[in-house]
Amino acid sequence: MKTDDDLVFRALADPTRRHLLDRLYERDGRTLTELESELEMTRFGVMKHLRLLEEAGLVVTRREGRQKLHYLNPVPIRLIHDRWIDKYRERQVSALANLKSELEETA
Amino acid sequence: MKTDDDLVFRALADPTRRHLLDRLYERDGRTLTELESELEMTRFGVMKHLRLLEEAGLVVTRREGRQKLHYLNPVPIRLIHDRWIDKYRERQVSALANLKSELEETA
DNA sequence: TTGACATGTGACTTTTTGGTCACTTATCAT
DNA sequence: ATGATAAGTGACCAAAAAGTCACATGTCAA
Repeated sequence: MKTDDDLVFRALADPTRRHLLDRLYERDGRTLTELESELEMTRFGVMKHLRLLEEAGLVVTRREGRQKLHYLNPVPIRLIHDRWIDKYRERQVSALANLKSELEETA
Repeated sequence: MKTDDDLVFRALADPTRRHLLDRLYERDGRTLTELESELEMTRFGVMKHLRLLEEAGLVVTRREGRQKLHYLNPVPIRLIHDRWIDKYRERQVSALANLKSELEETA
C-alpha cells in the first residue's frame, strides 16, 4: 500500500521537482509549457514530474481552456514539519534554523 | 554535485528511514541493535539507512564504548519548511494543517 | 586471552525511478 | 474546416536505490 505521506516524500526526493516547487513558490498559476521552457529536459519529463507533485497534493491544478495552470499547496510541507517538531520545541528549532541560514549567507 | 539539501530529501524519501526518525522522535539515544530489533530487515539494511540519515544531518551520533547512540536533529526539517512557507503565511498554513489532522483523527 | 557482543565494509542482485520517444487528444484562431 | 498550439498516454531504456551476505574490526567481561 502506498500511503499519503509516502507520495509527498517521494515527490520531494527529486531535484527537478523541488525546482518546480521553487518556481511556483515564486509565482504560481504557471503552465506546463512555461515551466518546461526553463528546464533542460523534454516536455514529457516535466509533465511526469508535475503529475507526481499533483498526486502528492503539493501542487493543485486548474484547467483554463487548452492550458493547465499549476499552483503550490504548502499544507503537506507543514505536515512534515509537525511530524517531527512539536510546538514546544518549535521556537528553539526555528531559531537554530535561522542562525544556520544567516551563517551561510555571509559565508 | 550532490547538494546538502539533496541528501536530506533523499534520506526522507524512504519509509523505513522515516520510521527510524519516528522512533528517535519518541525517544532518542538508541543503538543500532535496538532499532534493528523492531524492523523486518537485516541489521545491514538498517545500518545503511542510519548512515544515510546521519550523512543528511537528520541524525547525529555519539559513540559510547562498543555501541553508537543515535539522536534526532530536527533543524533540517525546519529548513524544508522555511523553503516554501514564508512567515507571513505560516499561521494560515499551520491552521489548515491542524484542521486536516483533526479531521483525519475523527474519520 | 578468549569468547561474545556491537558495529562496520565491499560486492552483489533486485526493484524502483528518471527520462525519452512515437503517437494521440483537445482547444483555439483564421 | 484546418493548421497551430497545449497537454496526455504507453512503451521503452538507463541509472539509481534498497536489501542481503560473507567477511572484518573494535570492545567488553570473565
